[in-house]
Amino acid sequence: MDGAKRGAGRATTIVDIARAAGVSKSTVSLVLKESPLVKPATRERIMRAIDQLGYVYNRSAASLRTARSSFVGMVISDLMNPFFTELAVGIEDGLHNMGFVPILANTNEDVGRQTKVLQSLREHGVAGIIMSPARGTDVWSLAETLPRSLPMVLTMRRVDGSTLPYIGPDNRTGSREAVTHLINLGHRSIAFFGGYGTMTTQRERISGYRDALIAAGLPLRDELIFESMPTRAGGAESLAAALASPLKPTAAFCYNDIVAMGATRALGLRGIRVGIDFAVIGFDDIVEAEHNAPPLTTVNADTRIMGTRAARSLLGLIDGADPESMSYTGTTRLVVRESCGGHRRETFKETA
Amino acid sequence: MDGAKRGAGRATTIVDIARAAGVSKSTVSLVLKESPLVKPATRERIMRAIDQLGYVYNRSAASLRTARSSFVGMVISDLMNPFFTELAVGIEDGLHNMGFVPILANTNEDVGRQTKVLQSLREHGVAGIIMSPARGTDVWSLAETLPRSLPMVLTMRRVDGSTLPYIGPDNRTGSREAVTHLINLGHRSIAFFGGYGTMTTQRERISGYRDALIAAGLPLRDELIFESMPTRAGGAESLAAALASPLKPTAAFCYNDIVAMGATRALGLRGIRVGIDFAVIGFDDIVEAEHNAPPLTTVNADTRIMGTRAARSLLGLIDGADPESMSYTGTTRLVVRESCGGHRRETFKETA
DNA sequence: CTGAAAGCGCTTACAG
DNA sequence: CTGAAAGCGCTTACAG
Repeated sequence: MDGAKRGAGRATTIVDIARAAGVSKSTVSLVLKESPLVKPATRERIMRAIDQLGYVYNRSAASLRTARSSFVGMVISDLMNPFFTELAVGIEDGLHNMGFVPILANTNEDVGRQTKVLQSLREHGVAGIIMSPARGTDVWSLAETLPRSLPMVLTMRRVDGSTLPYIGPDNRTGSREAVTHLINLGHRSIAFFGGYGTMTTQRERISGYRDALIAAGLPLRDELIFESMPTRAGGAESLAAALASPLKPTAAFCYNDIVAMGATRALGLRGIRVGIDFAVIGFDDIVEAEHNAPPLTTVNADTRIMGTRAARSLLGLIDGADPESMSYTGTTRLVVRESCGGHRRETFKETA
Repeated sequence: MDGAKRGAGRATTIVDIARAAGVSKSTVSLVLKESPLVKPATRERIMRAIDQLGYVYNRSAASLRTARSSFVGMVISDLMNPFFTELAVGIEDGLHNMGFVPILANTNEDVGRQTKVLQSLREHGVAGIIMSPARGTDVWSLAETLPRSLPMVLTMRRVDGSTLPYIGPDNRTGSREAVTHLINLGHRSIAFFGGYGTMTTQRERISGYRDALIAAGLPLRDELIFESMPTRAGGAESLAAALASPLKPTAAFCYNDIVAMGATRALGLRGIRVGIDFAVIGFDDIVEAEHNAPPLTTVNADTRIMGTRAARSLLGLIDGADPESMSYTGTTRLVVRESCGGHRRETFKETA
């Protein structure tokens, strides 16, 4: 059902080249790992044989022997979401540079599939796993499918109660700054669009939203929070609900960019001018944000970099570093474009 | 530099569970592959031991022995492009369903990196490779890095002179239909935007463009072809050049959707109404196309399905099917939205 | 500086 | 129906 012969007829191995070079396979192995122990002359002879016979190193055999794997599982919750694509590109790049190769799994937000995938990854002997957990992942199921000994880091989404290292942006601060910007622009009734309270990320972003309101002495009203799927359709839905609301919000801070894009488009369809009649801000700064109509004001989270940071943390874990020290919270930056109305210069901030 | 111990202290193996169940490891191996040879009672005993000891199958060891791998290389030329993301999702899904796992490599259109990646994939013993070749890939470099015996299929982009199976959409027919639609709408000076003649895909799409013009008795003018990078920026650039052209095109058929989106936005920035003053059509029908402002008329190529077809073809190759029969040309469908002006019903077509 | 030997965790004939 | 033996392609002490 699965598989193919390595080469056509018997791939050439270390002993073939040993024979050709007139040495033992131990010596060949030594030159493969560039050991200084072997005399230059023999080294040359062996290298030549390798070229001539077209030898290709069998990393799996080596892994079996050393119990060291160069595979890393990269489990992405929704690869179709441009945000996660950017994350995946960052991870792939980081892993590649460190000599690891990623086995990709797209769980599509399905916890069942995630469980299967995690098991498969173990069977394939990955050295570790980087995962953006599917919605609904809980500590118990994680603990059940994974031994404590398998290095793993979580990205972009936390799992309540988990002590695994987490790599993600400073959601709370980023959100606070975005909402503060809206307040400074004169908005008093500001809605929050998208996501559900079951997502840790949404809760963090709402905390930031509240921080800003409180700091400005504005009331906190749960009726201004319009939950929906974190998609374009969700954004359109939240927008419709908000327009029907008695609180008459004049601006919305969105769970993420695609929600904001959905809202922005729904606004346009109703002839409401984005950035003039209604302000919207997103989160993530995916590449499309800048090409939205109108260009989206959003919180840049340096997603790609975050991906390579996640790769680095996993490597740290694999090398035995203390898990506590492998978490990383990325700095965030408000990128002001047109969807919020006020054309100000970018604001920078540093994280604690 | 790379790697970690499999488990913490000596992972449990087939012999551990053999000992626990009081049988030989051969018997354990038999139950693992669900052989009917072993008596239900012993089977039960063994299963229980597996559960209790928390045994996890070591697929790599099995691969070494059987010379059968469940890894497949998935080499993507530009994962940041939503089009290729959709393709990757389709491939991942197809592979997953067939019991294979994809090793992801994003070459970022870099032929040098592609060569390295291909070599690494060989060392990791993949059963085959699915690749969307980086721009500039030629048969020679391919032949040099890969033995004929390694199953491989090309997707979305051909490599001149290569006889490897190719899975992609019917570019020529899809393009012809799109341009015919423009002609039916009354356009007489129709430009082609984006891509370069060095890309086989662009050449195929231009052939379709020409087919339509010829069929309508319209002149073929090279000055109406505005090449540029296949990106949003490229689209904007082609648009600028077109507007400055003495041929005054009133419509453009674009190399792909992101080129069309770039053109569309550049048009908007100049106050030229898309779909009214100037018509544009894209190619691919990425998910964003429908959310563009205005929604993009484009050629749907069923990218995801194409990805799973590619997976299926590779599997065929691995199972020894005739390469000639493993190519697949996907059917194409014009999706009329607003960017082209004429709001007609969708047109369907079947491929030869 | 190089070789002989054992072993990583499986599978696969081959006996019984 | 089950066990003993050999072997997949490497690496790693251990001698010499």
